[in-house]
Amino acid sequence: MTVHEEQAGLILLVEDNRQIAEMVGEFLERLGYSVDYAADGVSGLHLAVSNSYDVIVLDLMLPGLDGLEVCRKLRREAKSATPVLMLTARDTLEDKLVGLEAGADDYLVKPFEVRELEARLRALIRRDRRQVSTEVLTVGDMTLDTATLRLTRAGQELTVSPIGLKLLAILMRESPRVVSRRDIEREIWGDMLPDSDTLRSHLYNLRRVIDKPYPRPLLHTIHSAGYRLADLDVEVASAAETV
Amino acid sequence: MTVHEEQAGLILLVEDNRQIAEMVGEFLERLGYSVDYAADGVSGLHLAVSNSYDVIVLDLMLPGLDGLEVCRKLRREAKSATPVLMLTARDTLEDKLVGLEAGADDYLVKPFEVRELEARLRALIRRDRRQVSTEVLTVGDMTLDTATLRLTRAGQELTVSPIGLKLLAILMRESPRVVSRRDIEREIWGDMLPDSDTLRSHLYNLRRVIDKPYPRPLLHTIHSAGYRLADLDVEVASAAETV
DNA sequence: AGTGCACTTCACGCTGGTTTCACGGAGTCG
DNA sequence: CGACTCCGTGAAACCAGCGTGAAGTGCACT
Repeated sequence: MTVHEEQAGLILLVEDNRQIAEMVGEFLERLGYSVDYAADGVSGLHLAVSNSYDVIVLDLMLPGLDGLEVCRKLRREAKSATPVLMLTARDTLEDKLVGLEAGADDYLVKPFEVRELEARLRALIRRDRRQVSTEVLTVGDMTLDTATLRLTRAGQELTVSPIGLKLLAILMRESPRVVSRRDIEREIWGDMLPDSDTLRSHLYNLRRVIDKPYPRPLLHTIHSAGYRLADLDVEVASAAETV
Repeated sequence: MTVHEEQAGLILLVEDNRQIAEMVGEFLERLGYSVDYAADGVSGLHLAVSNSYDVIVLDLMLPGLDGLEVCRKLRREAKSATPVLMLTARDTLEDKLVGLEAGADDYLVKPFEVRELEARLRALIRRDRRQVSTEVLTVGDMTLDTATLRLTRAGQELTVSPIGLKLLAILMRESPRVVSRRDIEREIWGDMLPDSDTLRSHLYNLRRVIDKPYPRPLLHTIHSAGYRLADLDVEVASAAETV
């Protein structure tokens, strides 16, 4: 329900047909988008690499460097992941496929309605932003993405069993705090806790994966109190700051 | 491809003239539409942003916030693309232009026949749905064009059964994310899920087509969590960049 | 209406990863 | 230096997921 008063988005429009460009540009600006404009592939590519756009609208047929080439260069050479919407006049299947292989995210066949263009642009922007908005837990140099369930430490990907992952997520959420065995057990198993002390095994296995290969351990045992996940040095440093 | 037996449509009617509102509302409801009603611009806008309507019928002249303003705010601030049909009593050219400029999709001059209104609404709803269902999904080197239902990977065209396609579309939309079995099953079958675990068969068949022939699999199983569609190497690469 | 085809659903055995459990060794605190 | 708590490890039990083919179902075409 938070309604930020943010920009609708920053768009790059690359289109040699001045008439179309003007119409589209005006329409989008009226909707609150900021629009940069280029009339040929070379300057379009130049703008694309030097600025950070939310989405790029790219005509397929352009003087000099055509849309496909621009898109390809953008992906391969500039390593840009900016969403690209391709405009194509030719309605052949071939063109669509080629465009998509070049790295375009969507396409629109001319003639099109500006409203439809806007809908597609919004979809692309939304899709792009969604990836950023997932919940990510971080402790020290370790990161857990709760949406994709991918765990990395120091850039390497780690594999942990389901319960191990759940256990880790609990500790990460509580992070600098100490969590008691009881609390962990109740959160993982609820009332049906196992007969024997299996939590320890999981702890052991978890440590083996997330701490063993690294010089600085993150998972610490607090004797007769519980466990804590934290990078000690960082904590000490920030504690010093507060003093 | 949409399985649900959906309603004719959910409509928001914003009209201060009680008599007209009642007549239109009853007429539409008799045709199977669900109709929400607001008598002034402010509450209309409020409803519009908090619900998801198939189309909004907006009177131009309203107490307080008039129709143009509502429409403009809807587009610029709420960034809604919901189709808007404007009702206007004055048949001047200027009003039409201003209305369209504010982001209305169609307009109707009072007095009008309800039958005509219904025809226009239907057209707007149809147009909007087509836009939404038209979407290009890409994961790794695989591309699904939901408009043409063409699926390609590495330039080759693939053939997948209807359910397989739907399954794939779900996974692609959520792409790097893990999707649980439950969620997939509910989205495909709704409440009428099959007795036995047929999802697995579809998964199996899908894999056979989209992954078997290629060296790098896209469809990954996350034990006791669900499934994820993603190109792992690409993800790792982009994760490394952010670090 | 009859037939054929494609898709979906179901049954069943198998594989492999995951969790649990048992037991001895090590660490920590008073 | 005891008593208590926690760690390391491997084997066994368990369960989720896989591969596959056959049976059921609906649709399209004749």
